[in-house]
Amino acid sequence: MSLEDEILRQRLTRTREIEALGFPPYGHRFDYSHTIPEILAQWAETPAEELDRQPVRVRVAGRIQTIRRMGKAGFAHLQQNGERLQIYVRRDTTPEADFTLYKKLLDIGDIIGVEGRLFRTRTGELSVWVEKLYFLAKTLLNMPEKWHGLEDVETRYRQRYLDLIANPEVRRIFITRSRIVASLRRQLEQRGFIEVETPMMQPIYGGATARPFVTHHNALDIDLYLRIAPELYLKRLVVGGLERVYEINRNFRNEGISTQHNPEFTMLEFYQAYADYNVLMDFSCELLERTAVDATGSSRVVYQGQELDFSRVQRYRLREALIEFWPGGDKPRPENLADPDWLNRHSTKPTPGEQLMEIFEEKIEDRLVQPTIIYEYPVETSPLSKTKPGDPAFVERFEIYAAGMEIANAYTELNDPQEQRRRFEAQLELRARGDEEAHQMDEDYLRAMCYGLPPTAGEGIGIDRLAMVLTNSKSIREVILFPLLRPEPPLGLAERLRAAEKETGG
RNA sequence: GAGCCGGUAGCUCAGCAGGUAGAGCAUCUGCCUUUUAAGCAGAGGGUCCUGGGUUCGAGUCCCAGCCGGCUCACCA
Repeated sequence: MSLEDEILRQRLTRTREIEALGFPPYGHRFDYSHTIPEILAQWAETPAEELDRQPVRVRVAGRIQTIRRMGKAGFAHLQQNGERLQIYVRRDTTPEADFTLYKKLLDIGDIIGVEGRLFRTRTGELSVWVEKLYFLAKTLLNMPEKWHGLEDVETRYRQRYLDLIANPEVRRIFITRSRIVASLRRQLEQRGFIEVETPMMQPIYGGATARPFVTHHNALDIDLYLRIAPELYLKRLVVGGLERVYEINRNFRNEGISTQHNPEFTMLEFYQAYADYNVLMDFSCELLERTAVDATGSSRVVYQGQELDFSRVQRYRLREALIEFWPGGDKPRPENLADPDWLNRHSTKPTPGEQLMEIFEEKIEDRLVQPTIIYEYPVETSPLSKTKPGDPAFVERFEIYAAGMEIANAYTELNDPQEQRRRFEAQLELRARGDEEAHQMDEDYLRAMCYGLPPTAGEGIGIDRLAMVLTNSKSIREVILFPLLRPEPPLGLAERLRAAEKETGG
């Protein structure tokens, strides 16, 4: 018999023995007096004599992390909310059944409750002297090892619950991520933005350049696309008079998976009527600094050994950044950036704007380690942005970079329906030439715009990437609880459970 | 999609000169009333990712495949 099946049988047998002792093997409600972190915080400094003189009674619950049994007494560590508290069980100060439960039937990973008083051991560790035990849930499978935790990356992602139990830093990452989202929501709400939800299944996908996932609705017999961006719906709402809206939700892009890309990822998009991209640049700086402080306690965070300072976000025009951050000696001069010969030497793209962007992405992007705003983008690559007055080759758009990654994209929204129609038509030509990612014509969006979209600025912030930067994570999969993986082959677990139940007389 | 690296006990890993498969933790039995990587004595546990091939003999060498990681390409 394999070890796993042997353990399964042992533990099922124990489950019955626990029941025979008078404990429900899967308990019900347990009202604890404190969480383990609360106990550790509240009595961290209390000396042993004071705990003895004025006993503190507590009821706590947790998962057994370690267990050390001696003949007539023993210790265990309970884990709750990422922290652990030691318990002490003695034969002469615990009911007989409770001691038997502790001595014979508990396994690492079981969830129990205890009642008792706080004391300090000889070595000074704050512990609970147990007077009563409660059994709350049995673990039927072996837990990961206690020193190294769980390191196999695939198992960590597939069985994230084990990762969270075994690796406290993983728990911290997701708590930080939650704080980031909470901070962004709070700040937007404070400024009068309202949160909305727009379709994730869309008949026409738009708002970004990407390949979509396709699905089918049976009753209507239509194909729908999982959204690649919420942008066009959010701007319809601005037309409708919801002048400050935001949405935090998933986008889906049917493209490669990498340390910076997951097929579904979380985006904050917000739109502010009567503003332009300059307003959003200032707002973004405040937003990011505040978020960094709320999530990590500081506006300066360390990412892969480098300190990033969110209190001083630098700003460069795209064309300035090309010169400023150019790697190596052949630094371009301002006039080069408008010179077709120079552009052709450095890029194979067909238009000057696309060439500029390609060169930027290739040479500059990964050098933007400090939080940096890059602004004024070529019109060709920005079909939904408003052009710069007096310079129609460029649009009022900016992106924010940090740790060499794009984490935000924003612009003054194009609100002239005729101009928008022409941009869509240009995209259709690209599509006709085989560019699967070119935007589709969205006539309903055009119709909304024909009713009048106020001057508006909008921005999207990639929550996963921001979380990477603020949690010092090298891979996007470290900040997504369940990143997309190829499905596992069948486990056969149901079969094994059934066999074990039969054999142990269930 | 391409290149590099990896897949051995539940977990973390060793084994490479091709010769019957190992350690620590975990598990089981016994002892132990302040331990904490508890300790001591004993025991069990393996489709060495899969399938072919070379060989008297393959965890080890060769080929193909599967799964994963990293880098690159596309993208946010």
